Amino acid sequence: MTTTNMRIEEIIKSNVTLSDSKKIILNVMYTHNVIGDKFSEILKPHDLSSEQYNVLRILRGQKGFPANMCVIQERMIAKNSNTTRLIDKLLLKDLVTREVCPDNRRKIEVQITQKGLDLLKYLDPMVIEHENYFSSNLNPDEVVLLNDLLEKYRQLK
Amino acid sequence: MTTTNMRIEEIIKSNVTLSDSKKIILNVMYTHNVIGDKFSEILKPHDLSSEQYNVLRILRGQKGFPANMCVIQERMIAKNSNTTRLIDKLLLKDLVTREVCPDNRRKIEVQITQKGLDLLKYLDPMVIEHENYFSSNLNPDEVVLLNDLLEKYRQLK
DNA sequence: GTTTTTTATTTGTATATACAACTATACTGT
DNA sequence: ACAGTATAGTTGTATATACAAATAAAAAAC
Repeated sequence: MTTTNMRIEEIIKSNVTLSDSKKIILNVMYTHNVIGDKFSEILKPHDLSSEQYNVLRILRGQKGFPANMCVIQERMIAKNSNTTRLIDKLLLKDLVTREVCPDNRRKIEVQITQKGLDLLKYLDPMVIEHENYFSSNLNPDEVVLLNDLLEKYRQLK
Repeated sequence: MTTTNMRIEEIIKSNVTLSDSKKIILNVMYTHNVIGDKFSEILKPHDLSSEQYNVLRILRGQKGFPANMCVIQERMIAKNSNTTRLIDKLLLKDLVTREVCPDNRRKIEVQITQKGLDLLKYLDPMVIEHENYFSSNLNPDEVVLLNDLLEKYRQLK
């Protein structure tokens, strides 16, 4: 389990002073882990990984229309994960269906099942609570500011 | 490859407006990926993963003293990774040594080799450049502010 | 001094990530 | 129509992550 309520130097038990630039990187990495750990606790009782959850949410967003592999991949946060094998796992749990697209036999149409929709609906309040859990440490202006700073920070040159 | 220079809604191609709380989570996740992708480019020519690099840096920080598995694990960002198998990979490349601690035969003493130190020294300038690459998008005050906001954000209650 | 508990690490299994190679289908140009 | 190329997805291999079980040594309890 990750530790919080500490500055990043304490967390990695660094005995030297870190540059602010290095601290941002460590803080982003560490915050990512803290968020992920807490989110996994919600999903764990349902044998869902956060990546599997993410795919289900993308499929629900399709509002009844199927999504092919390309569409799923481009909407995922971690673009390089292996969508085929993620869908395999969801299929085994009857949370999605997979069919060859009749118009283009290269494409695969993936759809969320009623069972998948029910699971997401059950999880919704817990997911929203999770989203607000950490951001309630900040006031509304700071929440907006943090988003802006992260977006400005990661611009490529 | 991850995409940048976009707001998080564009990146995940969301057709609905996201709450600012949800946006922070997505922004942290996504920024984590962008940083990691760029860092992997530096390490890739040397067949090092970022986790392997992290272990080497911890060992260099020991300044000649060996570190046992517990110490390494508690200083890593991702605490739950499997240290034994990470060290296995570093051993194969002669970047570390591993010996049973004479005082306590349960413990394992891991040390960085000269080859490991040389590799880190070679990588140092590129690593510093990487750290400054993104933070140069912000002014010095914003850099400090982003660190403060991330640390405040992730406090547990 | 032997049993019990704790500590330190390893091993096993499942999933995820990263990347390259491969297969199959569709499209393009001639 | 056919060759070449592009697109969509799958498979293979290596590494990493997550977690539980196993092993072994040290410390504590009695």
